[in-house]
Amino acid sequence: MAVVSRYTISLHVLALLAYVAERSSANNHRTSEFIANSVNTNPVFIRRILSVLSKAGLVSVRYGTGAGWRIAGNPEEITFLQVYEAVEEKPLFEYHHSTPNARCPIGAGIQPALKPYYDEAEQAMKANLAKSTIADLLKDTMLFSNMSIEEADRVISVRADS
Amino acid sequence: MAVVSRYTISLHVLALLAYVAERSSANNHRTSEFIANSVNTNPVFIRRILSVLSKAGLVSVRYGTGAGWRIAGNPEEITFLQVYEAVEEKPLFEYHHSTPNARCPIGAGIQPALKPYYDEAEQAMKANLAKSTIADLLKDTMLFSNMSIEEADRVISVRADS
DNA sequence: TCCACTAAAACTAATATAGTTACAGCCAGA
DNA sequence: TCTGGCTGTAACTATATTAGTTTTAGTGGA
Repeated sequence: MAVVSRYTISLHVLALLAYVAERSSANNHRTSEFIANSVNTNPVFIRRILSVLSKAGLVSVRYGTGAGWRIAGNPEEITFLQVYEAVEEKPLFEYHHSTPNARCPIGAGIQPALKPYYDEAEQAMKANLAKSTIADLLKDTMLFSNMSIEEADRVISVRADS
Repeated sequence: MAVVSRYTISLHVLALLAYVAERSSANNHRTSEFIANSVNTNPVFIRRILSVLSKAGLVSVRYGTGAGWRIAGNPEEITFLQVYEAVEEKPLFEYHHSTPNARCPIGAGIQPALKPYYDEAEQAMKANLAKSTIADLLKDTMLFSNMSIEEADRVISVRADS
């Protein structure tokens, strides 16, 4: 299959929080509900992702009045790879679900033989992910988004957007 | 998630059929049951994969007495990438399951902004897959498999192995 | 102390992968 | 031409994973 949508959502969340941090003058924190509204999903799913990103030091949380999340660190230094490694724990290529037949010459050697090929291909992908940052993504996103800065600022400054 | 085990199984099947073609003197064809026994799964699952590989021209089928499958073409010319493209139809990176909020500056532009990054990373992985062939895999597999050529030949020459 | 928010568990729903059963269809060879 | 061994495919089940929902407890700034 594919790298699951959780990774896309993570990049979305970080781009959003990067924009908020860049443009919002007062409180940079946004609630999981606000973020969920942009992503078009539910706040619990967003919190589950934020919790993982938080462990990787990519976002930080604040409690109490005006609580919520903000990006931790510089968007220009957060790479796609950091995000990938934060949310994807398993290797890219799956092996057999049930171990192959050890009495067959192929079954006996196929898994260790595959490993270097799989590792190298995954590494090639990751090396590419390391080349881009959240700041790059945010810049491109704003180019595609047909929205004036004024309108955009209005949207992201409303902490409990509808 | 990950690239699903179907891809691993496909490489396994092709390495096995390449070995059979290389070493078996008489009938090169092997049944889905024989292959399933090496992979340690069921023949129907194997036939489903073989059917896809067949459409890509990587294996061919024979009916009637002594029926079964064999590798089509030269193992030195079948790359990991050809196998990948035969069995994986969807792009590597998934987008949002439900379209993001178009009224948010990030939601409005994130998907087209992500596309070039995703395409490039997938391309980097595929370029790596194009570098190796079934013949390479077979060679490595035999190195890892602690089995004499005589014993291996004995196993792969039994068309309905237990 | 209040209250808006997070944390986490427990559940449901939807989807994808893989395993199983069953049966019709095909064809090389006798 | 008939037979037997195998493929092709559909229908069903089992299992796992992702995502959505509900609920309850916990946090800490003002």
